[in-house]
Amino acid sequence: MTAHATEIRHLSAHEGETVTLTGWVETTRSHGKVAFAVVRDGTGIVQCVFLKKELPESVWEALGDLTQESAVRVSGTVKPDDRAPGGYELGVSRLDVLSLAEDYPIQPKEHGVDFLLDHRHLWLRSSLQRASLKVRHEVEQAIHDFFYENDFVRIDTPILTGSIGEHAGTLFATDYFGENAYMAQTGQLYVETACPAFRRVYCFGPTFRAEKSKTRRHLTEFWMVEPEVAFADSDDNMRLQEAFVCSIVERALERCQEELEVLERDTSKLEVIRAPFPRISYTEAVEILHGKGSDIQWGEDLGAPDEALITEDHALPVFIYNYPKQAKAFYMKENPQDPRTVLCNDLLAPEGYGEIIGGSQREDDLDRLRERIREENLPEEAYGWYLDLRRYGSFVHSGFGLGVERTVAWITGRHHIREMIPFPRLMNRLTP
RNA sequence: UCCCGGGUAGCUCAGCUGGUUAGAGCAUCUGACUGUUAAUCAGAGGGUCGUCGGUUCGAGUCCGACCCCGGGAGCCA
Repeated sequence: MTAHATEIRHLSAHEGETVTLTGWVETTRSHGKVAFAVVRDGTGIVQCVFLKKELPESVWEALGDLTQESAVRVSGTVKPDDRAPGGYELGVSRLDVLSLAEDYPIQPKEHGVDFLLDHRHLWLRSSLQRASLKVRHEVEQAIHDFFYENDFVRIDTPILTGSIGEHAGTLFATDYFGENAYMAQTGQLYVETACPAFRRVYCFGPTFRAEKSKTRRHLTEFWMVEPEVAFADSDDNMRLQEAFVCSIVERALERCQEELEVLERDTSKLEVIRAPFPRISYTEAVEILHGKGSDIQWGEDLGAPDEALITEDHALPVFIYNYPKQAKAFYMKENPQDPRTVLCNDLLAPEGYGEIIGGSQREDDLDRLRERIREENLPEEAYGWYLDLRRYGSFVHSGFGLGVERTVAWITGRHHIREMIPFPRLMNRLTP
């Protein structure tokens, strides 16, 4: 019988046939005359069964020398077996060792985070990491599909910038032919300018924050998706956020059942995510917090413990809207009903995952915006092109930014966002 | 930057009020075993106890400084 080359995910179509697989050895267990090897090929894992009496001596010896993560080609008969993870196993008739691996540092047991991050390039192969990154991939695809289906045009914004985003203190600077360049903190200012060209636009890319944060919610390099919509006010903005977040969660539930199971995610917590989400004004939130014993003063931004107190009462993500002006960025539109506040919102994920979205209606009045830039002591000359947007046909517009890693952490139920990106950049980690 | 916790074998950790030669499990190597799921059993090798200094007859253990890591705060997505 000719061995047919295939992949593990397709094994069910080859029951009883002899097939050839290529992949990496996860574990081996030998019992003298029968031995097992679990092989991963990137599409799944399968247990391979080796019987000494049915194999040439050379194959049996090669098996004995097999090390964890060696690359192999195996041929054998596909048979269903309830004892095997995946439901199928391979009765091996042939084994080619393509590359014998050296002693593999990561064992199938507990390791410390620091050790694992030092070996991130190898850790990616582990099952929980594969599952998380697969969910990330699906979330990213869901993001693109949502905007594509809703007639948004993707605008790729620059990573190297001359002017600045929000706060100069948290920008990474680099040399640009003798001039200072900064790594983008946000694509928002650029994406706003594309609104008059395409009406609905978004950018999606890495952003950089030189914040000395050491928490499970922070990375110095993270991915953010930032839509911007012309003639949309703050309420329209929140409705868009709801629909967007729901579509992402729905997609993960639809396409990542297997991964969420590996991650032991309680998917009932995700199945209830439906619009509309609760909307609580900042002022209401402060009152609620006072009722819960917090001593927050009106005007202060909500801290992480405050956010946790608010979200503990809700199974859905919660909007907190219209924060005090002094707690928010210069480009947010003043609230005509209450000029102490601006038209903006955060979206807090349930189960303690915290802020996954920050959004606002943008200040479209040239003089007001100029005034705010001065109040914040920002260099007005750097914002010339941004101010032009208010000179040539200014318009009501709104947008938001969603943090991909935080969103994936929530969906997967994992506790640290450093595992939600293939190669996390942290305050003290630049390699691998 | 601030507040906690930690640094002992390749990995994960134990090591009491300071006391003889530094402990375990896993991994590695040798051997046994025909159904294992982190297989099991027997044996072997493997240590700059984060670094420097101090106290002491004697320091992994006590003191000081520094380095590194983790958790949290602030800031934010």
